[in-house]
Amino acid sequence: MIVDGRILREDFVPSEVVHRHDEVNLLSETLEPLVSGGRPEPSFLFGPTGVGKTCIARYTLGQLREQVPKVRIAYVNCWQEYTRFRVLYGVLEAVDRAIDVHRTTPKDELFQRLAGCDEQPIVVILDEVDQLEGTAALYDLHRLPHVSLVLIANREDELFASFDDRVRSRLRAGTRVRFDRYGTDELVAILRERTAKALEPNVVTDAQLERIADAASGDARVGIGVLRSAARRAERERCETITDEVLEAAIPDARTEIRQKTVDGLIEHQRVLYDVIADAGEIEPGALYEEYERRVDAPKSNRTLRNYLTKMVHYDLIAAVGERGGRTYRLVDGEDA
DNA sequence: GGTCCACAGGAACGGATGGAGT
DNA sequence: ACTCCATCCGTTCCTGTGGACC
Repeated sequence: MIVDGRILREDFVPSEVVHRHDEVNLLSETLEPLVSGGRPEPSFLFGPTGVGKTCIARYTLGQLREQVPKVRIAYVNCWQEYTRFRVLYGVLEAVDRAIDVHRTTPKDELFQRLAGCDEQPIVVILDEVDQLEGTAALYDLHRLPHVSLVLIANREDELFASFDDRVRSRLRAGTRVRFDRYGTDELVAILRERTAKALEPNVVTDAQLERIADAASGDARVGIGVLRSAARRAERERCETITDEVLEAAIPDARTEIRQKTVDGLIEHQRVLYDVIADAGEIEPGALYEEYERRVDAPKSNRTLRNYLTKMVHYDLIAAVGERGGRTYRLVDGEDA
């Protein structure tokens, strides 16, 4: 059934893009100065999840590298690497200068080291850049003349709101590439492309691809996830083709899989908070703290709980409804707005 | 208006951690 | 083996703010 599983992985970058030609062109135009040894303006890729921002960034830079092989590319996902240290480390790693850097290496030394490797231009892709804590890393990177930035985030206004003035004014000039949700047809085309390479022929019908695209509501990550999970299921059940039953069973899989992965990563106390919120549906802070203390032997201080909660909001597991005063917490519903 | 309460989130502190240098 | 150093995590303390009630 599955011929090449890599193609159904989340981080797979296709050799041809099915849609998004305009976006690719705009991004490569912005990066064009690198061809003649210049420095491009920073570029921004904005759009909701699963619309191909990361994929297009990697694809376009892959193309660029074929033209200008000396360009180094550093991809850093700020979701995981959200401190100044980790971002700088990630970039150093990508240019092979991370040897004997360790936890206790001063951050300024990382910066100096990066400043030192200026014989080749470096393009730094910062994915989920809105998850970065503080703007020190951005400021550092932008200061280096041999570093160009490609920044990926969901919403422009939120991203810029999180910048301090210094960084905001410096990055204002960059090029914006905006991504809209895929239409069902576009998503079907993407899925068909992946299916052709990843699976044996004729194991999935066009109608089924449409069903997947529909269930994924414009999110290619979910769509590909459903396809992957359906193929695995079919294989496990030794089906010749993906049956409709298998497919329907795979749809909830893909949505919960992503969440389950994050929930598993929570430490015990965060997990308790999560469960309390899940049980209550929607809960006020006071009641939440109280119930948490009831369920746990050695409760953490409630300042710590607030740290946990912000972190979980950050992970998109829970949502805080309302700013301040009358705020409640609830789980994030599967469908996003 | 004023006062009080509940809560969010910043700042500063201190202990634990773990690699480096001795 | 031991000290130094920077970071991480949880804590305490504190400030700011919205809502309820007078």
